[in-house]
Amino acid sequence: MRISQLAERTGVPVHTLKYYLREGVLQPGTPTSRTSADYGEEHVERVRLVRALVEHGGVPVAGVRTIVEALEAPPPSRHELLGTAHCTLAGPGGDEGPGEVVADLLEGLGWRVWADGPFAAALGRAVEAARAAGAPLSEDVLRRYAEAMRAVAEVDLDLALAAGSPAEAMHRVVVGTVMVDPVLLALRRVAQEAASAERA
Amino acid sequence: MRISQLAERTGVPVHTLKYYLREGVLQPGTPTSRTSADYGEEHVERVRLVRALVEHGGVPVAGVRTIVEALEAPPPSRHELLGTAHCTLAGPGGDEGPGEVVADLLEGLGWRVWADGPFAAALGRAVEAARAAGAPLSEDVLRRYAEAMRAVAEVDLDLALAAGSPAEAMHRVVVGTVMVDPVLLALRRVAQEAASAERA
DNA sequence: GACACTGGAGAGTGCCACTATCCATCATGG
DNA sequence: CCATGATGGATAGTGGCACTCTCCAGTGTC
Repeated sequence: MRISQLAERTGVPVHTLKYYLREGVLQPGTPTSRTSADYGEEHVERVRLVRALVEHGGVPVAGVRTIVEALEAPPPSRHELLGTAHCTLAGPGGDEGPGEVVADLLEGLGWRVWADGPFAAALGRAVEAARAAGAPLSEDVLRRYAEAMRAVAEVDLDLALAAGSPAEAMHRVVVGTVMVDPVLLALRRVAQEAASAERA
Repeated sequence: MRISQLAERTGVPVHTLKYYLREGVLQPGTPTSRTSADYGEEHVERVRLVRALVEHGGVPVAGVRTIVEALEAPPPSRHELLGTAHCTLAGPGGDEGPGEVVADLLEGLGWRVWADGPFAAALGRAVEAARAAGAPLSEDVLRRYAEAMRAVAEVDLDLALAAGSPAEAMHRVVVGTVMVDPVLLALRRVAQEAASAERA
């Protein structure tokens, strides 16, 4: 299929597809001549993935590139898969520690996590920002939130481990992480309505 | 306190404070002459709130204005409070229905929610986008996610109802919704690491 | 051989959160 | 009493980002 047909199939303008090719988030087609290339179903899927990540996931195009590069690289062992995916998604964030609050929380929960990793640090920053804005995030509240998100993570792991191949598992972790986030946040609001109605 | 002192206290440049005044997200100080005004502690707190919402919450400045307007308006009754806060936070989103998947899900869970509200619609859109990107979101998976977020919502409700005044409850709902979202997402990633380590 | 289409590259657009400039008006010190 | 400097107010400029447009020479197609 030619680029104009790819544009028609995906609903994305040709100009934007060229832009994606330039930015390296869409793999080039197999050239059929010096001025034309052939695109297949994998390109259609890639375009859908890019649009989903950029539009609904809020990922910048440069971030999409590192993600698709990780998806194309030979998949790591099942144990390293999650770490690799997380490092890809977190990007080269700051390397400061998680902060005392988060360290205490993780120890209290007994979670065996990478305490100096990018997400523990991100958690510390998010907690600090929320508290600076006036949110009453006591240690007990954080623990209850953490236990609820642990249940979410169990579902995530079930989905990833049910994948047929390591490559598919990687894809599921990345897409599931980025694209399911908005689903969870929307569920939170709807659940608030339900809980409020039930208590009334 | 003068605007330069407010800038010093909050670490925000004077130019930016003027910009916030123009955009209506920072309330004007009490004028002491035609070329000076007096700012108090409530302005310091407001600036912190605005910075938190814009920087860490990803809320556009125009959205911050509707939020602070809702916070300044006379607080609604306790039963309407959540709905008012949600409508403020959701903005004038599309008014299409939630979609069949979400309607089935909510009915299966037995949640009494505003099925035509903005968040049910947002949930439908998020689920569609995630599926378009290739996430395997079966109805069963959605139900498990929903139950976990229900636990989160119970914590949210506890926090809001523990507020001393309706105005404080409103503040807690808004800040808790916007600023706790990143905390939850960070917790999800950390919980994934913990769950993965435990299963290894 | 006319014409549309292709890949490639540079420059322009629109949005947004600032950020800088300019100016008349006070506020204060010498 | 006037020079200096901060203030509020308005206008315009900046930088980042995701496109989007324009141009080009080289095909494929009729």
